[in-house]
Amino acid sequence: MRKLDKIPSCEFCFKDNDIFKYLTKDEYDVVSYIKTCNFFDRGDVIYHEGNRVGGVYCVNKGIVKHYKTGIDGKEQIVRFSKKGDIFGFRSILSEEPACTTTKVIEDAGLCFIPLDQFLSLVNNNPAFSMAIMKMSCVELGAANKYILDIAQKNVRERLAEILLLLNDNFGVTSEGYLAISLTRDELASFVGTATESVIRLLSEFKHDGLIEINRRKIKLVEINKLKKISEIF
Amino acid sequence: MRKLDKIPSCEFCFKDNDIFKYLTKDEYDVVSYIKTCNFFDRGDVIYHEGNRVGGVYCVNKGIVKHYKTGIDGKEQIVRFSKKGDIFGFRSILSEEPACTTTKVIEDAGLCFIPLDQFLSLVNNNPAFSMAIMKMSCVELGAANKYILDIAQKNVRERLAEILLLLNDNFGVTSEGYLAISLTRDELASFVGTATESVIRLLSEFKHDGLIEINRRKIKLVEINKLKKISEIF
DNA sequence: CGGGCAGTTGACCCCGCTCAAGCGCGGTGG
DNA sequence: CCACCGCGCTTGAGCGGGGTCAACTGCCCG
Repeated sequence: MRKLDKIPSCEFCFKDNDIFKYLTKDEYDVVSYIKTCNFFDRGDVIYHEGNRVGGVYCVNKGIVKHYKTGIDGKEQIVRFSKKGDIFGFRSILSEEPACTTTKVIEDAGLCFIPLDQFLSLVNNNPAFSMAIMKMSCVELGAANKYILDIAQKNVRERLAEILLLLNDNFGVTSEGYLAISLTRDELASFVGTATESVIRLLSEFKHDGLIEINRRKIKLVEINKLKKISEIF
Repeated sequence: MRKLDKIPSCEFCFKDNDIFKYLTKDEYDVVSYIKTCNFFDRGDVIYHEGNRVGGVYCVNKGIVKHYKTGIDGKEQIVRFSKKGDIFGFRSILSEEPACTTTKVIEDAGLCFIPLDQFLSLVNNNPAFSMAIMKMSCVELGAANKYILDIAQKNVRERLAEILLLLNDNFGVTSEGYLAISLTRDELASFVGTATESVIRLLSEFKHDGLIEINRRKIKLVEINKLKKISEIF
């Protein structure tokens, strides 16, 4: 973690973000004053599963992964957060310790709003509170869907689905590659399978012309065919 | 569904329920006046996955299951609701169609609060709104945990875990049997496996003296051993 | 040049799914 | 009252998806 010389403006968050646009001018000013900002490098851990979370984080830049740790320390990624996303609120609002570890996978700038400040916003601004509620309910719907997927789809179907999900969430670079770059291990942790299985299936997809691979960069070529593979139901 | 001759009092909900105790006297009166109540038999569907939900339900009596439908119509149960629980709010607050089908598994009395009325409570009563938020965030934590379980634990471990979870959530009858009675199929849908696998493992647990089985009734005998089986991590 | 790590490939084998057959109990109708 | 039927449950056999282990490659970096 590195302190920033210059605190980035939160204008982005307040304008385009689904959450902060509901703040009043006064609230905006207070948050802008109170918030702290830091840079983190790939591999930095923001907080560990089981720890209390001291406030809410807003991603200014970069990408973080949220994962749980299981058998033999094997990771299961449940979600990513990118520019404009906020995280940490689940733990605060449920009054539970963090249910995931949050680690940086692409050098990130994170703004931090302390717990008390966040709770005061939630309590005093119904529109803001409603937006947070909506977020957590949308996330809950996604989690339920993923439970079905892991329980009933095979690895091949899930991998196709996750490639499409990454495509939707992160888009592509100017060269057409997925704008999120994951190791085979991370991809496996997200799909919920072994690294070797991901590698074999990526090779198969590549062989079948569904994707192109250039080291860690992946380009989806036949999106419709991938959809067919993933949309068994 | 059968209309009730007599609308049950919501006193229970307002006193003991984690949610409704935050309502003011005025709000209580309005909700009491507006709410409708009906009885449903085992097998009745309250709403289907993909449909809009018109309001929030509060369980007065009985048990319902929430499940998603996957390949070949195979169910995946994600959650149950029992006396005092409310459901339907996820769809309303996320402004999405229902992500699960809700079906009665033990004859149930359900109160219904229309969407507008519910939203007005959420908007005007911060404590109530906070309680709802807490609920959805707790549920989200549970869903994340279950993703890890399904991805990394084997069926034996998951079955042990789910028996313990049913024990915690529903308690036992005076005879010591789990107070929720599920078919083998339903148990399999919740564990996320085939019916035959559940049956084989239940036999094994019984043989090892961990549980007793009497038709559909299950008694947990060696809770600590079951915990050991389920708590691989 | 050598060590280390991500990625890849092959071999093996086991968990758990599927298919099929049989069992037992409760309900229905003759 | 018994015979039959159907559904939920149980058990066995077979097999294949995918996890694990091990060996090898290629690239980066000191």
